[in-house]
Amino acid sequence: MNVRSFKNMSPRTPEQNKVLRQDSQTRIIASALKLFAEHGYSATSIKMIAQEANLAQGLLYNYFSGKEELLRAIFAQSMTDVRESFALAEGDTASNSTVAGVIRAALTLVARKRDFWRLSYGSRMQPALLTVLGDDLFAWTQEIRNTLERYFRTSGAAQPEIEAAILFALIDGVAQHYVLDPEHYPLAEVTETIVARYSM
Amino acid sequence: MNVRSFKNMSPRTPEQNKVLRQDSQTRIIASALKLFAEHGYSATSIKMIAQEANLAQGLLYNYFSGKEELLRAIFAQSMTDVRESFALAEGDTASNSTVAGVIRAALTLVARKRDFWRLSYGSRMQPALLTVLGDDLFAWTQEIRNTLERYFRTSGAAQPEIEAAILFALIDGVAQHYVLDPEHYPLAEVTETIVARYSM
Amino acid sequence: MNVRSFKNMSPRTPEQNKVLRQDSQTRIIASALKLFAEHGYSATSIKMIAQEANLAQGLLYNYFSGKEELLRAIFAQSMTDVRESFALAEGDTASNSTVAGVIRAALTLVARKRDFWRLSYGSRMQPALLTVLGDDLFAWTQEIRNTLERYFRTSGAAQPEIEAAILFALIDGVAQHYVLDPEHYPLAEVTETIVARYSM
Amino acid sequence: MNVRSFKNMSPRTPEQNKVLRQDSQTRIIASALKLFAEHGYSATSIKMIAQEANLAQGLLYNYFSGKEELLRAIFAQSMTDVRESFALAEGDTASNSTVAGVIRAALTLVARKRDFWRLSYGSRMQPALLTVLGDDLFAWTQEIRNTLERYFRTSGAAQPEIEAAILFALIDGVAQHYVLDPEHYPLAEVTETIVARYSM
DNA sequence: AATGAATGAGCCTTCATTCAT
DNA sequence: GATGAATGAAGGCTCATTCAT
Repeated sequence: MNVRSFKNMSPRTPEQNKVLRQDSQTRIIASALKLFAEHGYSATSIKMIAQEANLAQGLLYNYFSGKEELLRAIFAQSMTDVRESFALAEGDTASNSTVAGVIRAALTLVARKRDFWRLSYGSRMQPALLTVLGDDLFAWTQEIRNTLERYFRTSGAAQPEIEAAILFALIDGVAQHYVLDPEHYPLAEVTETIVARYSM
Repeated sequence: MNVRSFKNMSPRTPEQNKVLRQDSQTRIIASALKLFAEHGYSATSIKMIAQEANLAQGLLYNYFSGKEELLRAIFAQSMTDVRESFALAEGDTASNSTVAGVIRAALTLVARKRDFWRLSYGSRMQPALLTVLGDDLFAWTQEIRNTLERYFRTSGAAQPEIEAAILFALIDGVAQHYVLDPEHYPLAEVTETIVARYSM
Repeated sequence: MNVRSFKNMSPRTPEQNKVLRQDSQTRIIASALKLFAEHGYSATSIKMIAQEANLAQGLLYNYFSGKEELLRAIFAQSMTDVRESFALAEGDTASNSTVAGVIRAALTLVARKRDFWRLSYGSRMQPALLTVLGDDLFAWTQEIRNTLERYFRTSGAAQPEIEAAILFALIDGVAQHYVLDPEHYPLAEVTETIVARYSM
Repeated sequence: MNVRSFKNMSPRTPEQNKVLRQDSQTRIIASALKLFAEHGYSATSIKMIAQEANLAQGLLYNYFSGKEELLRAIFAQSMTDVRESFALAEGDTASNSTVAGVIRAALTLVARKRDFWRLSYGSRMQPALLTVLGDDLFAWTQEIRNTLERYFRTSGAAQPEIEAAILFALIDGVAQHYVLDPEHYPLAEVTETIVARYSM
């Protein structure tokens, strides 16, 4: 018996309502992420999202104040997901807590969350969207850069800041190229070659 | 209207017209590029472009069949510019025809044509725009990749394809990070560090 | 918003929606037919139709994919109406199934659906509209011509095709002259005189 | 040596200027009539007319105050032509000054001036155009009706007004059907059959 | 919680007309 | 007399959002 079967049973208990809300909200976010990644934010209409999520257009506004907040919600959730996955990967083994580990973790994540990265890379150059997203995205980027810098600093690199910038650019570049054409990109080889180079 | 105007009521000469047309077209393209880069393609209205270019909305359609063709024109022109600049840079000195030369040329160009790169990077993940642009953008990317691969092949690298992918990703990543925040990005140091690494 | 509205916040029933839709669609078609007949298709703007129908411009597109489809819908509906009325008139009495009956039926119908005939006669010479309407209008005309021809053939006329062409032209001509100035045209006398002539 | 060869010889004599004007004006009217008939008045743009007439858009406004006056000019000229042709046909032989003669003359004229009749029939139901054309078209129609009525009155018909209405409708109907599909319409047979009927 | 009809601002585009030369 | 670049007012249409139920 799935969640939707509550639908026509009323009055509902508060718990059922909570489950319903949860379900609808999840479906909306998932549908929106998929369509945003597929067609781009501005080319995706609320109508399309509602259809994909199998609910009425108006209902969307019960959960999100508008299209923009929906975008924010997607980023908030996805960024949390990514952070968690990262933390997990880092904690995996002690040996992973190295530059090589970071590279592997990052590129593995990209492959696992293509849609989000597509959306993210597609939003990054659009001031209108950056405004909507506020400083979150920028702060996140900074956070990553800082983490990398710390790695290089502790490992005694000569120019930790520059090294961090370079590695960040490299990971970001690979991620984007992969996301642009996942079927043909030699992600594994590229990852291992980079890892090897940074393990010397 | 003064007396002289009765004297020569002949139509503008073809040269005069050409100048007028050239001027309008240039202003339109320049304004559009600026605004597309600043706000993104879809967030930029024809009205905004016309205002920025200081001419009537309708005039735009004397020069371009629509917003999409305007985008295509911008890409066509900018891509030509970039190719020319590249060729020039390569021909500069014999010693430049190396991987190091390519890196320097590419990153110098990015700094000189920020707006275009911003637009380009902003368009790359948007299927709607890719459709508009056709295969040009993809073909161009492929061309760059091939050039890099050739360099590595002639220099006897073990995995020329993978090496090319990595260097391309690195350049692309640096370019994007620079374009995202040109004021603060340490482009010179990053470029030189990369060049040094690839000159060994 | 009164207290009762809290009591039953369930969505409209499908029946309620159907009524709403029916009403809007009917109002749109009626308004469009009226204005198309009054000002012509191309001189009638969507805005005018929406105002006449007392609803928002955008709503029109919930029912018709555009102005052209609206025109098609009007023709489809009106042609169906006319066909039905004709069938009814023909079935009226056995004696009606004669040329005289057809003439009377046709001219009566014109008087009852002036607006549609005005629109129809106004569209007939406009290639742009003919394209929109497709072959429907042409097919319909042919159908009428054939019906008339059959009458003459069964009644043993010497040149059934020519006779049909003549009678068709006559009816069409009278219909148009009537529609052009309904207040002053002596439709009844003209009809009866024609009928008398064809009853000999 | 044709008219256009004056073009680059300046200064021009007043006579040459007059010829030039005449030529341009004629070309404009001819082109406009052709295009109006082919695509309809509103679907024909000034640009199209100028191109067809092989002159600059702006020049058109040296001859006609606008699109509407151009339409008026076409009607004025064509109506004059038709009236003259009619007068000529009537004067042809004494025996032609009968109902039969009128029928033949009218239908012959239609075949000779298809474009104009197409435009005329296409304008008749469009109030916007009728307004532009003023009362001319209506007056003309009335004139024809009166002429026919006079014929029937002098020939001692019982209901001259009704008879005139019927014959007018018939001619008009045939003319329209012919104009709608000139290639296939059996104009000759139809004309002769009608003439025969009215010669009894 | 849910529905979907309705709204209206804003977009891209067309085109009659004007204007400087 | 002639040119064609430039103008700007509409027009058709889309779509995020609201509202009654």
